[in-house]
Amino acid sequence: MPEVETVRRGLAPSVEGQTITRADIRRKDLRFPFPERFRERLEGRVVASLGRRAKYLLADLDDGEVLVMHLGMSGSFRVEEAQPADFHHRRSRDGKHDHVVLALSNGASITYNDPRRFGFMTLVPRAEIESHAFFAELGPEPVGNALSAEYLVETLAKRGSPIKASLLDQTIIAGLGNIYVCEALFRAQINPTRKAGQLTSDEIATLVPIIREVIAEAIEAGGSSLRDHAQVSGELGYFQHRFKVYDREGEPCPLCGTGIARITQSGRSTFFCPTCQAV
DNA sequence: CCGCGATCCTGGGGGC
DNA sequence: TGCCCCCAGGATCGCG
Repeated sequence: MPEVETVRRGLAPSVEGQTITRADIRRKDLRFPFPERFRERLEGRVVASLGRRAKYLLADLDDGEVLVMHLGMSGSFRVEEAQPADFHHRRSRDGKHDHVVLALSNGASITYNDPRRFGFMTLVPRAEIESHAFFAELGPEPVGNALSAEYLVETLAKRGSPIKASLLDQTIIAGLGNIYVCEALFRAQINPTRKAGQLTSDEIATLVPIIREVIAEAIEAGGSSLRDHAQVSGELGYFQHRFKVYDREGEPCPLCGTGIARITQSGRSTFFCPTCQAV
């Protein structure tokens, strides 16, 4: 989610208030087929605002539709600002996995690139957003007041799955990804294999502000650039330099020196300190 | 109803 | 150099 918020902040100044003058849709699908008449429904529309819910980007269009976008694992946007006509030949060449290019009335263009094509774009009427399958079951956002300790205590109480899996569940908290769950559990010194329902209220009360803090720090750092993610300018995020455990298998724990462990939970890698996060 | 493994897809890195 | 296997910021589906 910090990566998505970074993309939103990078795109917003270039797209908000602009008309989409041309939509170049270069294939028929990403993860899902593009909607019917996708190009026609985008061209001529004004982007009123660019928002975010969980890991979805939401471009509010002036005809009552919302362009819903998800970056999946490898999606990225880049912005090319307006160039003088005679500088045309210097514009960056099309990348191999550039799937959608939107030209805007201010002369900028935004390009969606996604090698793995786990991302998607679709159009949903504004009035149906809340009830749409993408959004209806989402839990609270991890920053701000939406996520409370009382809520999380109550929600986790019924859970028999490991706390790691529970925090990745978007219906419990909307927007936490693998990196940030690992980092938050480390900071809270909670073992990722413990059953969610067996955490104490005190542990959960400790965890909630830590989740907010990790996410806020990561947004401020422009997200984490491991392989694909970059800001829309092409600059990398730098939160990866602040990882204490994620992607650090075998390296010493910054608190106690024990080697960081990697295990697999629900098919995803979990990194943790076996000493600081002992069961 | 739950929890988990398989799955979609391409590319990068390490071992041999 | 090349091949093969493993791994990846996500989320859904179908199974037991």
